[in-house]
Amino acid sequence: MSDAQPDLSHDQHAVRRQKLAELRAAGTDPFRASFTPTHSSAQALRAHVAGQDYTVAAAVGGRLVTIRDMGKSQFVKILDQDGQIQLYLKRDVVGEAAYAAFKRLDLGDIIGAEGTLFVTKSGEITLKVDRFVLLAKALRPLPEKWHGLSDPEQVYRQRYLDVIVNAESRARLLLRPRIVSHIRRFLEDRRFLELETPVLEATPGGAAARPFKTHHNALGADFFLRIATELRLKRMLVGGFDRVFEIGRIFRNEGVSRKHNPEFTMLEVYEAYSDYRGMMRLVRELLESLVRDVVRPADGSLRLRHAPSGQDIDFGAPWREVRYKDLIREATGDADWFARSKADKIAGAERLGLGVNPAWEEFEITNEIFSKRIEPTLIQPTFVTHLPRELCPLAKLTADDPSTIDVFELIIGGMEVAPAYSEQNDPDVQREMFERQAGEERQNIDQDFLLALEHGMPPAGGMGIGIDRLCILLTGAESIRDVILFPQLRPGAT
RNA sequence: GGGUCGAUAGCUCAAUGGUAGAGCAGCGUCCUUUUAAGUCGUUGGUUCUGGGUUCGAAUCCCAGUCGACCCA
Repeated sequence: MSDAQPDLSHDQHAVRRQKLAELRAAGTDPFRASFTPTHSSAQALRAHVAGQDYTVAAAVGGRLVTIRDMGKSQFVKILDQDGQIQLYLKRDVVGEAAYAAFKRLDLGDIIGAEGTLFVTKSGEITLKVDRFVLLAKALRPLPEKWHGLSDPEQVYRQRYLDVIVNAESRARLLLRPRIVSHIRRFLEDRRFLELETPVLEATPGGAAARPFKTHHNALGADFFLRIATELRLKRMLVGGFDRVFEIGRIFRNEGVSRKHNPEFTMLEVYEAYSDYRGMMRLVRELLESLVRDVVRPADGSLRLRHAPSGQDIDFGAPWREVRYKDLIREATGDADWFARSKADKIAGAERLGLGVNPAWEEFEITNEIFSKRIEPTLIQPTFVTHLPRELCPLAKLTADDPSTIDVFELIIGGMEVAPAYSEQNDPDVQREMFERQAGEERQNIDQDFLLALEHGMPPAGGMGIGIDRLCILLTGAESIRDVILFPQLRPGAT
């Protein structure tokens, strides 16, 4: 009768499955238990009354992330959405059988516990446990407790582990919903309506980008995933919805990089009877309030550390406003840049160390200088205004210089954060701009949008903010992947 | 799409052509106020995959998979 059992003590998955089997054999199924917390961890910590230990009762639930077994008593910590709280178990309190059962728990198990709050010798508010219940058995071990999880692939594919063991990831990814929530409240407080417009579109428009294509079977038609929400929202300006916004998922079938994910989130805001200058005030108030009320720098200022440049970005100081053409003249050292020939511009770009494709249009050569040599240097909040008209067909032409448009591009930390326009509402000019941009591909013009404009769209200011990039800025993240829960990766084995 | 770098125990990392190791986690013991708890002992490997070179490959070469960074 001495069948040698294989030693599975090294196989944590097998050990945990064995523990689960034992529990079930004894008549308890952790996955069928129920438990209702009375407090989150943070609420429980706040509920403790100084000097009155063991008087306030609380029930908390969460994942076991620390176990300190001291023989006949244990200190453990559980993690819930709000954070961690320490639990203290004594054999004398919970009883012999329950204490033995507690010792069978593993890091990662999800439990509920009720008891009373007290302060330990070292000053930590702790729940002295009277009763506990296992609510979910973790069959897989957690990553290492001190170094956390650092393999980037596993961080992205198994984000749930990242946020359990990496406090920085957790804080960063918890900040994003608070940022989005603040934006909604900010806009709703100013009478903006949040609209929802289609993701599937017959004609993708509102931006220059390659779309994803899909097919609707019942309609027998190809559709594209939207590349912007602009043209839909403007239709609603025509409809008399004066202040509208959408926080929407946008899809662009382009490269993946530290600043690009194929799907990302864009805020677009439109305000009738306003213009790009109104959008300046709006975006500045929005960003200042986000820094002040959501990020809350520890020193009470409106300064955020910008690691790549080593500077502090000061949202409280005056924001620079400068014309695009002036920045180009400054960067090239050529006051007559815009009067130069294309050959001169190519030579000028090359003097700045930029390789340019001779097939490019002149404005593209100039814009290469802007995006490679100017934009990265604009760390403090900067409104770059009056961009060349070719860069955006949806904005109003500047009254005294029809080669530019009434727009700004807000640059912060060397990154485009928010473009905004005085929206083009002249249907004839809009049609001409579309046709010039579309060239041979006129079938891509959104005729239905032009029809809407002919019904009359009020003058309006509009603005777009890339939420992901905004989160990069506000959280000090290095990559868009750090502010997206599940960034796009190649399908692969987890 | 191109270039560079990487993949070793559940996790974080060593081992630079010659017996694959450590810390944490796990398993077993001691400990009733711990803070990366401490203590004694101990298990654990398809070295990403497939070829090749070699007496011998985690290590060198080729191809592939996945990832990171840079460039387009």
